[in-house]
Amino acid sequence: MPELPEVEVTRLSFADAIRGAIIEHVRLGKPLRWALGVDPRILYGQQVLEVRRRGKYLLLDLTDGLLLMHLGMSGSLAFRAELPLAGTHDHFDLITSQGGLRLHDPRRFGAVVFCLGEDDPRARKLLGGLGAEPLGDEFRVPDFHRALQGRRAPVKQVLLAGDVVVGVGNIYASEALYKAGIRPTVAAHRLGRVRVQRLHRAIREVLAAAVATGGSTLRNFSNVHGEAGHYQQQAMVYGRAGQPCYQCGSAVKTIRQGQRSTFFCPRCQRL
DNA sequence: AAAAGCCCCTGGATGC
DNA sequence: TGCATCCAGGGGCTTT
Repeated sequence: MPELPEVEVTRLSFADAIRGAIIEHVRLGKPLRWALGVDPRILYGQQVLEVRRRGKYLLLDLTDGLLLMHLGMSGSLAFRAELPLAGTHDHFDLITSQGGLRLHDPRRFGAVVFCLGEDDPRARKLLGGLGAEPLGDEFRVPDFHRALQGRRAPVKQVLLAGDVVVGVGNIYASEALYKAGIRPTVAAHRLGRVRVQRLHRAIREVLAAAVATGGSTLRNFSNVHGEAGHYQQQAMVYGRAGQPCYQCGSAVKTIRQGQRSTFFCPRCQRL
C-alpha cells in the first residue's frame, strides 16, 4: 500500500510529536516480515532524536541506534498520547514519554528492525542498494538517463525495482508514466533524452502532488491521526480499467507486468 | 549484472 | 449462507 507519498505523509504526521521522546516500553505482536533483531529492552531509555525517510523506509534515529520501519503492503502507523488495547493486527507498539507509536499491519509484510546505525550490516543490506530520492536534488536527469540506458526491462518494472529511483510503487508508476505519455511496456533503454526528461518531471510532480493531498487511501491507509488521503480521487489511470481516459476518452487498459497490474491509456501513451 | 519468478500473509470482492 | 478463486499499495531472495 504505502508508496513514498504515504510514507512521507506518515512521517510528517508524527515526526514533531515524537522528537525528543524517551522510549519506555515496547510491545510485540505477531511476527512481522523480519524480527526486531535485539532484545526490545535495548530500546528502553533511548531518546528518539529524529524521524527520517529513505525510499519507503522510515528511520527513527535513537540515542544509540536506529529503528528501521517499513509499512509493507498494508501497514499504517498511529501515534497518540494513550494507545488503546491492542487489536488483532497491531504488531508493534513503541511506548514513549510523549505518546505511543503503533504499527497496524494485517498482512504483516511490514517490519521494524533495530540497527546500530546506517553502517550496520543489517541496515546496509536493506538501504544500500536503493536508488535516488525522487524529490531530492540528487535525482537528476543525466543520471536517470544513464541508469535507464543500462536496462532492457520495461520501464514500469524498472521504476518499481527501486534501484534507480526509490518510492515509486504500483500506483504512482502508472500515474507518472501516464503523465509523461510513455507506454509502460517500453524497454527502459529505448527512452531518449526528451522522454526521460518528461518522466523525471512527471515522477516528481505526481509524488509531490500525492504528498500534498495526504497520499492515496485505497483501503485502510491513514496518517498517524487516522486521516485518510485523497490522491486516489485524482488518479488518471490507476484502478480505472475500461473507463474513459480523462484526456482522450479511450478506454483505459490494464495489463500484467511482473505479477502486478499496470494501467495506461493506449492513445495518450504511445511511446 | 540484470531479469524473471516465488514467496511471505490476511481480507475483501466476486462468482457459483 | 458457504466455499473457492482472485486480487491487493512491497520487496528480498533464488534461479535463470
